[in-house]
Amino acid sequence: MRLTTKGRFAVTAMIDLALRQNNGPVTLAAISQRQQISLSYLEQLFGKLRRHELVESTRGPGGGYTLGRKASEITVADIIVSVDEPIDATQCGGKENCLGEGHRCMTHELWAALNTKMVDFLDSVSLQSLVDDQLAKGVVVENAPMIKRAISSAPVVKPIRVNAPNSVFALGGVAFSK
Amino acid sequence: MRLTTKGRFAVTAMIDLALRQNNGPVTLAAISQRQQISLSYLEQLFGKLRRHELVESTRGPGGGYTLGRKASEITVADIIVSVDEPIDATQCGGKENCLGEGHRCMTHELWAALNTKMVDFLDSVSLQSLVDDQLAKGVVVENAPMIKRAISSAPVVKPIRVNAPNSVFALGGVAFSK
DNA sequence: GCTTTCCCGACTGTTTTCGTCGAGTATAGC
DNA sequence: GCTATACTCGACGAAAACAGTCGGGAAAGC
Ligand code: FES
Ligand code: FES
Repeated sequence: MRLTTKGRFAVTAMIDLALRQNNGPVTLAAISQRQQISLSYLEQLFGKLRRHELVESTRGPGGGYTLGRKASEITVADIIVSVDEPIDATQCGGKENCLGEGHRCMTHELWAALNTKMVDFLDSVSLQSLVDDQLAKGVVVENAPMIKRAISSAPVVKPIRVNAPNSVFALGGVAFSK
Repeated sequence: MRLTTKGRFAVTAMIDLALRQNNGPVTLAAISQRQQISLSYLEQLFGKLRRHELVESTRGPGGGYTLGRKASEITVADIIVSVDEPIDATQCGGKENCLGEGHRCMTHELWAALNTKMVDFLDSVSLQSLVDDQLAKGVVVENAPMIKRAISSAPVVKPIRVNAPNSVFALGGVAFSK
């Protein structure tokens, strides 16, 4: 199985999204700032998530992303499979053909079994349960005022696409290098 | 967690070794030929396995490798950890410090749990059980004649270190390219 | 028409992985 | 001793995977 930062970031971003989507669509720029993930990278990730129908998008001002279905019906496995394509631990990729003809190699069953275990587990964890965990831990969700347009006075920091403060390693706070 | 061909090869090689070690030490050259794994690569792998005391080595003619302890007391997790060092699915590597100070990130627990599942499973499979599987499937172990020295006549194919027939992808039979 | 926001594909730099090579050491048998 | 067998070690290099960027575009709202 493949488990990379792509999958980790995707899960983190989805939690962020699930926590806040009641106030309407959430923009990637906002997620980028909160979670310190590069905006460009998020775009890539959410492109895949959308194609797998885990999220829905709304364009234009006030737009952003929303969950494609209820958080309780999205599992971690769904998310990871969406962004990290193959979730398979075997060498042959499930085709049982490491050897010439229909003969699986000595260890095929072992990897297949491992695979099943992992998928089963990740499939047993729903996005909702992760969200609940966060709420239980007292994460504060700024209940955005839903103001369509503030009387533009304060020079709001515009989220620019280039170079998020530098997404080194952090997933939610102070960034620090490897 | 890291799961690469290194780990797969190591497990395959260990099965081969376990199947045949009753006839005395097994050479890497022999394993290399049977399993189509490059000899040089096997040397690297077995170096690590030896440092982790999973195998023991005997030098000189007639030498080779033997299991370091009973097959029933070696688990797949042991093997993989030996060659693929960190068996950890979290970003922080267990130190719980994706964020600044002692704060674990939103997903730490998730990855840690996954990790535990995987290790538990791999730890529950012993080398002995894999060997039994193979025997049950009718794998033929050439019960080598234990002849110390044949009356050298037939030009025995000497296993040379250079270029195993080309270890493309196969783990035990006809090789074929990716 | 202007801004916001998503959308897409191609691209590049780094890291990891896979596998090789060369030189060396211990042991056994003659 | 000499030689052949085998393991031992470290450095090296090509190739693939990964992480992240960039530029241009298209819908939506005002
Ligand atoms: S891993 Fe599936 S046949 Fe070898
Ligand atoms: S993964 Fe451990 S703190 Fe983030």
